[in-house]
Amino acid sequence: MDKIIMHIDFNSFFASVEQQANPHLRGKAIAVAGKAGGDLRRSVVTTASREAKARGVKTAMATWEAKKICPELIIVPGDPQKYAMITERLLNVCRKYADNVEQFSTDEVFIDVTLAADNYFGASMLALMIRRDLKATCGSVCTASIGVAPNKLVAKLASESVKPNGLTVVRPHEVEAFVRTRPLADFCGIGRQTEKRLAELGVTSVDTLRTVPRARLIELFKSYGEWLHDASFGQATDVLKDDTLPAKSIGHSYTFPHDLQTLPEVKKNLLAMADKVAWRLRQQKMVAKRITAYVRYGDFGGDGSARLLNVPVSDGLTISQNAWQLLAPQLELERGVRLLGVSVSELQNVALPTSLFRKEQRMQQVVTALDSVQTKFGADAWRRASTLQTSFRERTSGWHYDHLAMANQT
DNA sequence: TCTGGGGTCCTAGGACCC
DNA sequence: TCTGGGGTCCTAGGACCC
Repeated sequence: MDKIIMHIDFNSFFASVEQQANPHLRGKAIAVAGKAGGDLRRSVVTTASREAKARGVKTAMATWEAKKICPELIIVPGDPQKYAMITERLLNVCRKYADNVEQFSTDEVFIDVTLAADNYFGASMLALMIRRDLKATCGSVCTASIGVAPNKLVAKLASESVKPNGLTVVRPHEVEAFVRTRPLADFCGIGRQTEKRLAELGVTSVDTLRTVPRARLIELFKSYGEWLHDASFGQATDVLKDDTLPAKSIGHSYTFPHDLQTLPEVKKNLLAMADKVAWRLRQQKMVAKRITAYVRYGDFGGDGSARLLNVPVSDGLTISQNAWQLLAPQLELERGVRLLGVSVSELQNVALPTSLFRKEQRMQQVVTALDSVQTKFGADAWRRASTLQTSFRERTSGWHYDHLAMANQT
């Protein structure tokens, strides 16, 4: 039986949430970039409000560039907790109406409404109800575009085809014709590289893609070629993912206000990031067997490295020590360290075996105690003394932030 | 005064074993 | 002692998404 899949996409999500929270920002060109306390000079726009988009401000644009084309742009630091709260509301609304819900990102969900809607007319009614419900629970500034189709690929194309506040329903017999009208770059799965490669083959539209024999696409793109061929006809075997499954990797990376020049700075920052990773790991009651550390230099070249451990770990010190050992031998300090990243994967949902050694027992007790402090008082409740100087510098160098904080209050 | 931060998935190629 | 081939595991790297 054919499925009925709905894709719901908040419009300008982070920016809308900020405008909802602060009436003074409504109707204005705003951009969410960076985070509170961070240095915005080296940030890019995460989300632009509708008004900012109209002035040409785009996602991933450097903030200084955005400011140049739109001088009145108000830059607001990101507030992940606020967005997570609204995402949770979105999910709760969806769960009321759907058989199955997949959170695709902070501001997008796929829901399977095959049974709940029964048919496409029912699905349209359901979409309108969901939209009304979202408005009531998330605020009137937060609008969503909705697409309904037989699969995820087309549902997402549909929701993207009308913004903001659109509702686009593509019934099975309309799929082929609808897909034909969409630009290749709009397909979730065709990125810049693929678009370029296709263009080199003379393929610049769905129509031209359809003329390339399936076998030829497979020859050129392997299994991805099969997907491309099917996608050009709006066919996909995509199924909703079970989003109750735990994450497969947890990581943090950070671009420094100024490139780091010394080993102690690198080491200290790795530890601070490893602590953040470890904290999230323990929150999810997981341990990691693989540790990855990566660096990006001032000239934008980078290098990463991974390590598989014998014993799963979940404490920041061990993670940072491994990250350091991975990175140190290949570090080229003279290039200036622009970004550092620490990530863990091969996660397991098992409890750490209780250590027999007293020293390690003590360490576990300390970690447990610190976790309870953090649970109670938040992520910044404690810091290792060795990372304190960095945190002080982070706070005091944020002149943009002071400026913005005032902009926020007015 | 360039280019964030959070992820997922796939493939190529080397090492190792039989 | 030399040689070949297949399978599997591991890692690096790249493409994609928001």
